[in-house]
Amino acid sequence: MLSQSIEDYLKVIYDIQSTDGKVTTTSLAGKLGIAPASVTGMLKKLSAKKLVTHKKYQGVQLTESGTKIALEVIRHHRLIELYLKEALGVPWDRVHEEAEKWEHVLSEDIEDRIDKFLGHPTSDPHGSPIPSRDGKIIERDCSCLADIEPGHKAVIAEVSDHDASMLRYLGELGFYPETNIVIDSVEPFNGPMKINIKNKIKILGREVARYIAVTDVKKVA
Amino acid sequence: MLSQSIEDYLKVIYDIQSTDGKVTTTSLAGKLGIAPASVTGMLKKLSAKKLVTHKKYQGVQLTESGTKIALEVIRHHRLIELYLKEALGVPWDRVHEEAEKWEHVLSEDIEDRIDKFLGHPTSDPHGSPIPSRDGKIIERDCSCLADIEPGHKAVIAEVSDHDASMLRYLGELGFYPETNIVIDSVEPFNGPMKINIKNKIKILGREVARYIAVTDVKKVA
DNA sequence: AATATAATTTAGGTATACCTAAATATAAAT
DNA sequence: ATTTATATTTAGGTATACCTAAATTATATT
Ligand SMILES: [Mn+2]
Ligand SMILES: [Mn+2]
Ligand SMILES: [Mn+2]
Ligand SMILES: [Mn+2]
Repeated sequence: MLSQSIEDYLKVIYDIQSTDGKVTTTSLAGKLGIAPASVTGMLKKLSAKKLVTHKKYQGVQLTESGTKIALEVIRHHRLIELYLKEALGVPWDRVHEEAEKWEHVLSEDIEDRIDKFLGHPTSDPHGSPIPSRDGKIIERDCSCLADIEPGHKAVIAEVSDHDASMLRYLGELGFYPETNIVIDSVEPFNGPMKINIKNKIKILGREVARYIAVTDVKKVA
Repeated sequence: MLSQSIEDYLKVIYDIQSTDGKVTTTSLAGKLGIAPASVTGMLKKLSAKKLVTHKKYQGVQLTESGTKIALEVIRHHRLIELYLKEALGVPWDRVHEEAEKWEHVLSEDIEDRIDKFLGHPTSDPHGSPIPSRDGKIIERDCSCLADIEPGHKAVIAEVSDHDASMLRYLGELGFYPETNIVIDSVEPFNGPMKINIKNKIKILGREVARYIAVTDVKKVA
């Protein structure tokens, strides 16, 4: 059995790897909220367990078995988030924090029961894909909402789940995954965007728009 | 926040206190599956935190705040056991093991949601009482099934939850909490009992009967 | 190419929670 | 009342996972 810490490291390494590409000691330290020196120590351990390959001063990469475990933890996390929302009505801004703890104590048996209860879902409440039992994950290629130009429509794909208060804010505005939107206008100098959701215009700061990913971007007819 | 270890100690201390009365270093070590020397170390820590009172060589007792926390952990444990059974169909011989891990990661918010979902239940799948949110617990006074004499009827109150294979066995025979039984005969020399459950005679070894508690013992008319 | 800056690692240290072996206190037996 | 057996504690040690401060390496700047 792997420790909770190791599981969290693998999960975060996977996350950084699939967004930024390169996983550095500092980026890990930042996301995990611990000192870089501590990360170095843990990377040695992960390397000894053949979960990552680590060239000194050159960052880490998950091995095949490291990736497998990372995806298992991510599957746990996302299934739990969706389960908490669907079965117990936990609002979407609170499920992440709970899942962060539960992911480490979920047995395979309960995982399967939750998966079945939910009808084998493919994405969590924030739109992130849920890896399958055998470790397959569908990584859509998304664009950042902040970069979409006026006169385009799109579909919200994912919303970052790390800031609960931002999620509450976005929820009130209606920025849920799978929602259709049209970018009406974009102010210059990193200014706000006017976005049409269900025929209502919402104003969204560009900073916040950085945390929203969209797909199916098309010019409006 | 208290560690998982501390929570488990308090829970087990409560358990021994309410069955055997006196809580010794060795009894704790036995139930927790660790060395007595390790228990001594932890008891010092618990004592420093004012969760127990500890006179050297004389065992421990929970303080008021220690009792409160023990009951909180027990509430978590038992609510989770019942929830897993009711919401996810986990069989009663497997819920204990899961609850042993989940009890430490359950937030008060989710606890309340589960409690509400279950309709504010008062006992878990093995018949143990669930403490209320404010730390009240109804300890019925039960008799041990092994000690009931022939010609008496009784109601099954609790079944020990620690041995999964025994639970499976007892489940097949129909020994669930709240089941009415009649003791038909009892063989001497610690021999087996003939027990009538729903008009069928079941034969139960006396050793196993030690793990079943009953209430409402009355002479059959 | 030399130097300054930033990232990373090493060294040494802390807290938690366990362990075994040895010492000591309590309880039981003679 | 001694002796013996058992329970408990002390002493010393391990593994995990973090920390800060200092040293080292890599990268960027001039
Ligand atoms: Mn999440
Ligand atoms: Mn986590
Ligand atoms: Mn239990
Ligand atoms: Mn536990």
